[in-house]
Amino acid sequence: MDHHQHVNFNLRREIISDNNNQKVDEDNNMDLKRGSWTVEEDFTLMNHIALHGEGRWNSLARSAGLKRTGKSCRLRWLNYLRPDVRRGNITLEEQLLILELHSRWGNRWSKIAQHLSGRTDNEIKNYWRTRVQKHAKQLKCDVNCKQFKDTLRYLWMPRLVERIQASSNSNNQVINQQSIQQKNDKIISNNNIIPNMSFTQESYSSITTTTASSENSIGTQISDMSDNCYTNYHINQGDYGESLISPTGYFQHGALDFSTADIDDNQQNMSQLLLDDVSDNLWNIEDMLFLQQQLN
DNA sequence: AATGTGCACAACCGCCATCAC
DNA sequence: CGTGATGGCGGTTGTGCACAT
Repeated sequence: MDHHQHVNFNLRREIISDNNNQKVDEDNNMDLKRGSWTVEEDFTLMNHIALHGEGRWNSLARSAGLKRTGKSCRLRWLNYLRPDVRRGNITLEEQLLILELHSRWGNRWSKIAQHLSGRTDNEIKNYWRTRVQKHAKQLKCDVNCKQFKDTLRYLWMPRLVERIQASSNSNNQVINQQSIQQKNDKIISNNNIIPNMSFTQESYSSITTTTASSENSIGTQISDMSDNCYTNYHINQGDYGESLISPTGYFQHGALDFSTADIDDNQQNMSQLLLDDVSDNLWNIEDMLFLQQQLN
């Protein structure tokens, strides 16, 4: 089940599990609710924000009649309901950007998220914890240790660059077959949510299912995402300073020069890491053999 | 089929900074 | 200046699913 199906399933689940989720806030308010948001709560919050705007979340929660804390409303809006929030698979370009920015700023999730259009700090944080830290764990080292940072920089990131370039090449062929009008239509359809609109059951359903249908097509995902992310990357590049290496720059700045890489931990763990990573399609046999040669 | 385990994600918590009063 | 409200942020937890056994 992909993520979008998962989201829609969660929405159905929330309807079913409604009325079973009432918990008591032990501090002061006996009516405060916690846990998963129901579809009805989402409607209420979205409509209230559409009519009155966001901000002053505690009073917003009260005036909207939501039995939630202001913080909970704010989080639900920013991480889930906001029209421009983009969910779904983290693209290759986004992965590369996350790795690069994290190496630069550390766990400054919010700051990193500012450079990934539509992505929330929570999503990036989750990505880091579930995907990246997993590999550090497999290596039995801290995510901040030099060995792991080298692995990211000298193996993972170049591999991402290669895959981005490969998909970009194949993508160009697809794009050349599309008319400009088709591309414009797609852009419009992806951005046609009007801030001051009132939400109905249909529009809500549309928001939560549009990305699912579009991203189920690999071709569509590549043509949409890679374009946008490259654009964002290059636009923002100036903000990062000169030391930030652009995707194609990994090859130009000698980042693949393994003779300078201090990869000194035991070969067993590294090989296992690479084997495990096959599931992520980031590594292949050639990489593993190449790395083993460097380690010998 | 039942159970256990890991993963991905949403949501919450606690701390801190800022701002209005 | 003190204080409470508010919002932002990073860390952590809870939950349901997929998959393995």
